[in-house]
Amino acid sequence: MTVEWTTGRATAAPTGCPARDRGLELRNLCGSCDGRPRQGQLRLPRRGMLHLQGETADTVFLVIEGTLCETRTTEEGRAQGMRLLGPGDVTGTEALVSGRYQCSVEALTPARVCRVPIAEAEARLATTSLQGVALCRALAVEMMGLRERIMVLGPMPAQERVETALRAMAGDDGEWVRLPLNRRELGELLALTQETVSRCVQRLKRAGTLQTQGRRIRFLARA
Amino acid sequence: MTVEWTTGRATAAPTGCPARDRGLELRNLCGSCDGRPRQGQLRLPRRGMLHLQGETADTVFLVIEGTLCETRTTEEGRAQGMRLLGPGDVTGTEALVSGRYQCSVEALTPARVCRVPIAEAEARLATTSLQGVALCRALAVEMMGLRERIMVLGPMPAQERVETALRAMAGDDGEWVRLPLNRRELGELLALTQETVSRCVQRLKRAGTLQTQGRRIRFLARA
DNA sequence: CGAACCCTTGACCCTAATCAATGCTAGTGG
DNA sequence: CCACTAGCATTGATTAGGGTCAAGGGTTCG
Repeated sequence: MTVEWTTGRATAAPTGCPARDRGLELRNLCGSCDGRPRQGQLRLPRRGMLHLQGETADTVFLVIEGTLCETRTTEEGRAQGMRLLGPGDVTGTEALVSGRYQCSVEALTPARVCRVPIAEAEARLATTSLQGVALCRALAVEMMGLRERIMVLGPMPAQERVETALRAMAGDDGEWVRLPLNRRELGELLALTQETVSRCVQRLKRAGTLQTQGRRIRFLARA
Repeated sequence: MTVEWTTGRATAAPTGCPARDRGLELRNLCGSCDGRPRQGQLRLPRRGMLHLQGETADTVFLVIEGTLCETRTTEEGRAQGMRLLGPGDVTGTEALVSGRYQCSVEALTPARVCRVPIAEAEARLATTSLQGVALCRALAVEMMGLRERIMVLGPMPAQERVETALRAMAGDDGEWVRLPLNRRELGELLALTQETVSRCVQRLKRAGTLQTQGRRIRFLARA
């Protein structure tokens, strides 16, 4: 039952912009945008907030560069990570249907994001039917990602959650990669405490599947 | 932090078709469809499967009537419910980006569903830009629903999960409603065992917030 | 009337949360 | 350069929430 899903990404000719590579050109400027920072693009430092849960939702965002995390906080103040966002991902689509953002989005690494005011996006969708198709595709991909998260949070035990998450963030076997989040944040994403995350990581190390070096990790090819 | 989200539903003039009420007319026939069963519509009996996880994804579905459940099964055979579908909901959107369905969809009550072959949907999206906007809106709503599910599966303890789920399915306080699923299925949706679900329900009864009568339940207005 | 189911309840166990202490870096200012 | 601090990671002891296993009681339907 192991099935490879296609992601719908990188179907068009490469343009240097990961959103355009997915066919998304939600702004009139897109056609002439060469990927360098310019009007409408936003640079976020590490820890910078793209938007906050509950704020007026008037902008859709396209991630150009960096890693961000969608999180949502319960009334009791407990944070739950929704998913990680990377180049080409879309967020803030609540703006299409709701007046408020449902989650907060924080940059885990320095990031570059394209801001698309909702009015501009809707105008473009209304005139350029291909953009509608492209955005639907992108949203369908995001939904698949959310379903994956549900499969992690529902039936998966802690050890497996941690291994899955680390593998998703790591590079090829043997390659060192710096994690963009600490144990607590990893815990928020996986609905575990930082202590449990730490213990699971140690267990992977002891089992010889993983090496760590501060926030850098690498998986070892199984012998 | 209690915020009311609008659902994006029922924005257009009522037509008798919940999908069209959301602005979705993905087939050429839609304009003349009066909601009665006809070409393209599918009737499912209780327990009927709309599609299976892993099958070739070539159709998008619009729920017209009834309640269905998206579920996904792990390699070890454990089922995890994704979400409940009701009139106006869209499912099978993996067809837009992937060759295979990511989940199975089962009818919990007798249901009526509109089948939209992906080729037809794409042709329509490509020619009718307003349909792109409508489908994007619908997908954004579905994403919000999935995020809600993550908030249930992540930080919420069993008791609260069960109460939340039951309240979502129940009618107004004092009104009897027949649940479309049994304890085991409720457990699959909430990532709990049927025993735990049962215990939580009993606890609600003992607390006086709920009455049950076979599969019928009602919440009592708090005094 | 019997046979599937479904639901409930109890006893026990195990995973992960909680509470608490200790080390480890990395940055800051003297 | 060296304390000093603050955040982060690890580890241990204990607890509790929910899973598992098992039995019994209710419905519903042929």
